[in-house]
Amino acid sequence: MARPKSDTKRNDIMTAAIRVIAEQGIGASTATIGKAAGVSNGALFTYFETKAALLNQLYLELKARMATMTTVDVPGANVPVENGAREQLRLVWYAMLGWARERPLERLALAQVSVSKDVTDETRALAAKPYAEVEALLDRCRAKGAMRDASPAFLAKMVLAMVDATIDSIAVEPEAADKHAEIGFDALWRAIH
Amino acid sequence: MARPKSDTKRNDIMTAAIRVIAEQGIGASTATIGKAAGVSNGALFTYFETKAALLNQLYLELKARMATMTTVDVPGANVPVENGAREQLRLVWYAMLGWARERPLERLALAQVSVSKDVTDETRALAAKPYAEVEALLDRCRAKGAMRDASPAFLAKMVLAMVDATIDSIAVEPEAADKHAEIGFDALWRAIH
DNA sequence: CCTATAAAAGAGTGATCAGTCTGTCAATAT
DNA sequence: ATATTGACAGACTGATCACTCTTTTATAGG
Repeated sequence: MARPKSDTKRNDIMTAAIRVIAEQGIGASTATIGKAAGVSNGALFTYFETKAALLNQLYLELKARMATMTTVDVPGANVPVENGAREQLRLVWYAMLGWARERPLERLALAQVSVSKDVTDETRALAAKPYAEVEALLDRCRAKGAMRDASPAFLAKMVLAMVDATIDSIAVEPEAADKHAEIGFDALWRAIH
Repeated sequence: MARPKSDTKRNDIMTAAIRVIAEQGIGASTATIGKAAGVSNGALFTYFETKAALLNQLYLELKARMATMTTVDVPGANVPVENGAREQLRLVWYAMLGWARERPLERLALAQVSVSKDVTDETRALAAKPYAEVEALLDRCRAKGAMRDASPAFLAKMVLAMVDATIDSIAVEPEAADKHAEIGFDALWRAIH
């Protein structure tokens, strides 16, 4: 098969794209991304057919990375609310805060890519798959509460939004990080339970 | 003073920018916006020095429009929570839902412009001013509750996020609009009270 | 080792962009 | 009425863009 594509090079491009897009937004040029990855202008297009394809892949990658840092400890079992769903959700909550703290560039890049018109509905649907467990957990949390008629998408979106708000609060007042994290989680629990 | 600038033309450009950016995102060209406004390429730049300036003005305008539809009925008086803060917040909640329903293009455009790197922190701070009353109301709502230590920015962001989530739910299931609106508001109240 | 194949580099390409320039025309002040 | 000013249209400009093409080079299979 002649010369194979290099997984590390593909990864370099992704990593560079995350940084460059976090800094400059979606408008960043493929040339800039390529240079940041140490890859020629042309080579970038042997790994991604178009810029739109790159953005779609990036979206999937970022969502997947976030999912692996977030869902790893969530058991899929159908634990009743009384017996630990709250604690499970708390784990997810802190995992997401941890992701945002440890991967700030990924978070910024995801915020940019998420609003891109180049990211298709198909891609968005695909990216939601790794969160099936989290959605199931959210479902269990609200099943008997005041939000029993709300949709899973509503809850998922709210969790993300509340994470964002919490992260912002922590950024403004870092010494109160733990307090904000608890306040945020309690608010989430009150809202959805 | 020779020939004065036309307020209606300036407004045409703004309106066109809202539509074009809602459809195409921030990447939309000034030429496209000008054409949609029925204004020549050059004329656009007599009203806005640069594209960045246009985006900043657009952000201010959109935030202001939303504020006027949202804050008009919120009394600034320091009503105690027990005597109607909940009802005041409910008014704001439905006003925001109304804005989102009646001005979908403005909402889409705002979502795009909000993430633009061209919109400065100064602009963002300025745009927050018309919401002082709403923030004060939110402050009163949470003053004695579990979120008494959270920041106003946190609450404001949460309200917007929950409006977004509610709008999305309504879009998916329009026949249950009223139900979703109530569920969303109750969740908000539980979260922040 | 040799050949086939595809990756890689980077110059090249046409399109498009934000912003400028020039000539024209409309509104205002006198 | 006329002179002055600046809005206006739209051609123009240089930069930049996504993407391609050509040549070179690395690697896999025989």
